[in-house]
Amino acid sequence: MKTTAKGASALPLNTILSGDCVEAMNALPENSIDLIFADPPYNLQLKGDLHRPDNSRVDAVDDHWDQFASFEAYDRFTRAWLKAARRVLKPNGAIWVIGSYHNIFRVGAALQDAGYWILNDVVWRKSNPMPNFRGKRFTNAHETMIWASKNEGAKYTFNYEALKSLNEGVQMRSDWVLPICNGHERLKDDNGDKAHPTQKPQSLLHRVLVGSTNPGDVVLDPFFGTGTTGAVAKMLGRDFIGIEREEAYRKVAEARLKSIRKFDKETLEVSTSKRAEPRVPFGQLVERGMLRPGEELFSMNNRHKAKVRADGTLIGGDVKGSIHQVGAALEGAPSCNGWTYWCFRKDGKTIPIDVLRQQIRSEMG
Amino acid sequence: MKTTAKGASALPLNTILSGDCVEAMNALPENSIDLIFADPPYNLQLKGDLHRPDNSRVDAVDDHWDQFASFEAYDRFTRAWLKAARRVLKPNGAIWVIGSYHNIFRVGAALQDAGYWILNDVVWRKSNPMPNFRGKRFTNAHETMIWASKNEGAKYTFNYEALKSLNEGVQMRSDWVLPICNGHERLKDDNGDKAHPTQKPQSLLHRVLVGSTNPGDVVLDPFFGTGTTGAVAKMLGRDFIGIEREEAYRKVAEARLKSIRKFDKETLEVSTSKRAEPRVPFGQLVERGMLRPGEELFSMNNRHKAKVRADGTLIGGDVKGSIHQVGAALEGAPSCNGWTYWCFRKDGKTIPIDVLRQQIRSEMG
DNA sequence: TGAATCTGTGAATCCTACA
DNA sequence: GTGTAGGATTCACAGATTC
Repeated sequence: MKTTAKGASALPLNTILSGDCVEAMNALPENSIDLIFADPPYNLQLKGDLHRPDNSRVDAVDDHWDQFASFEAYDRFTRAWLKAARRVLKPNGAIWVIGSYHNIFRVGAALQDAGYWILNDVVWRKSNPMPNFRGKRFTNAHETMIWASKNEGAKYTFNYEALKSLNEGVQMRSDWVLPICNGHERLKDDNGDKAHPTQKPQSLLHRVLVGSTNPGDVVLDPFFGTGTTGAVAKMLGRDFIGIEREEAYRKVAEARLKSIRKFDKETLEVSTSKRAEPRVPFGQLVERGMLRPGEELFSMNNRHKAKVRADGTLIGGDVKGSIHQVGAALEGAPSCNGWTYWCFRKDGKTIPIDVLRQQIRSEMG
Repeated sequence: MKTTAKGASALPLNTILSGDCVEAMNALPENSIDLIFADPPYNLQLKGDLHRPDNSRVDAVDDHWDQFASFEAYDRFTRAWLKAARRVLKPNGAIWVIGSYHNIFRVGAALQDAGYWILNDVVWRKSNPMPNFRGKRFTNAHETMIWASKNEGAKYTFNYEALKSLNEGVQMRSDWVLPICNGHERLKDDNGDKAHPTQKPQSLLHRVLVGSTNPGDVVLDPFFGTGTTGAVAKMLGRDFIGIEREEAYRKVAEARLKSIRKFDKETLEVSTSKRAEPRVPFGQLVERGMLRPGEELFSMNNRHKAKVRADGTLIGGDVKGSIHQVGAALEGAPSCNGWTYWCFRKDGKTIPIDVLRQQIRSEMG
């Protein structure tokens, strides 16, 4: 075990501590940690089973460690670990906490109440989230991270240029598009099932650690799970301390960490991969007022016309549907690219709607 | 002024009320509003009408006195208006609140504490945010909205198909990419300066109102500002009630609303789901002679078959029951949509029975 | 061997009309 | 109110299988 040179208060670097995270943190020396990354239980309050349209059952997060009796109980838990975390943090240290709408508002308020100073909230936009199967809500396509310093005015670490390079030379924004953790990166248990229900992708931690720590910094994760924080910290030449109650997770994490080498090149590539050209739904032209509901569109060949509706569909004759569907129906064709088929009139001129799409794309950078 | 027909408790539809939003909401009848959209201030320097904290708090940590005082004052303000808002909301009504990391965590926790049930948090991802000039943090490129029903289990409005249409046929996600309000949409005062510091884009309200209200619904905005909510509500054929303290904003909003026209009815119709279509009992297909008793049906995957009985039930193997029950039993599935599961044969072709249901529905007009 | 197709799955507060 | 049963509902990938 590598430790610091402070004798009795030496840090148990690059190890996984067992037990309750509050007790474990209270056993660490104060003002000793550079960064905390915390992925606490979300307190999902799931009722019955959920099935996909193909009748397969969703493997939900129903683990005992995510069960709390009430919001009050969750708040007590949150305030306790945030207090212990703040004690061990160096004056210029910082914390990241990730959560969903079930818990993140309570966590954010508790952070502020405990004296932390929020620097940003950062949205992880999932490129491949699980859909909403029953069509009753929006696809839950993101999670929220809060980045906060120990105090207002603290000199926290922020590697602006490194993040800018990660983002192709443009300054990093508060919304990050990254895929969820699956494929070979997803750890499996002996039965071939997922080893942990909520394993985070390494790309997420890569960006967090590159952005808010320096090599040699000590990173603490009080909800270590299968050790993504430790794995990325090791790759990037940071020291880590993990705390995890469940022995099964600790064992998986230990094995994982043994196989990790510093500066794993593959991971760097994953975290910097580009995304494809953004899809622009026709509905955005309506929402943005570029086309008004009720406005008429004309086909390229000028043989057909259709009216725009408030939900971004068209109505032409007795056909309703997307710009593609209505175009295809009117032409009697199996398919139709509505973007190049339909035009609108402005100042006597006929302009393809694709021009508007280009405009939106250029704004999106 | 258009009002409802309830005499003394008539709603002041399509008007802007002046004064404090809590008092104004308390003067409205309870259970009368379909949707609330709120863009509360997140400036923590609240005015003198908010109480100072009790002395017992002050001795905690000197440096945090202001901070704690501000958060507490903001919480009192938030809980007061959320309570008044909840009283006027119909049992199946819903609320949207927008904010940034300065206030949204406190608002979210207060919503949950007040008994609202969070349905989604939605991220407005700004396509053209202001950059971070000092390079000390991430570009603050998003704001967060919380969508909540009045109670757990309430039957809130969600126009799933309309939103899906707006998004080019793919279900709408919890992250919305929309530009900030500028250009000619941005209202200016007499000096040519922006009339309101945080005017929201109409595109944002368009999506909110298309998604979570129906034509004729009453939308309340307790922090009306320059009236974006009212403007979009009017265009979309919804009624609105605005509340705004500042006379300058009210005047700008009044002028703005006068110039707005409602879209025509045809374009306000949105795509609806199958759930909204009339139910057709399978027995009708038998009664009408579209299927004969004794005729054989085949499962979609061609692995099972069943016989139609005179009472509109099926018998397949030793299983008797509805088209759904028999399908579920044969597949060993928890449930089955018999309409899309079973096919009949005609002239050598295999045709889903759902085609017959469509036929009946179209005859029903 | 490569292309096309099929199958599985991910932090989810996921139905509702009618008797 | 509660219980029963009809029947509506999915996107992006990765990996396996088939042609």
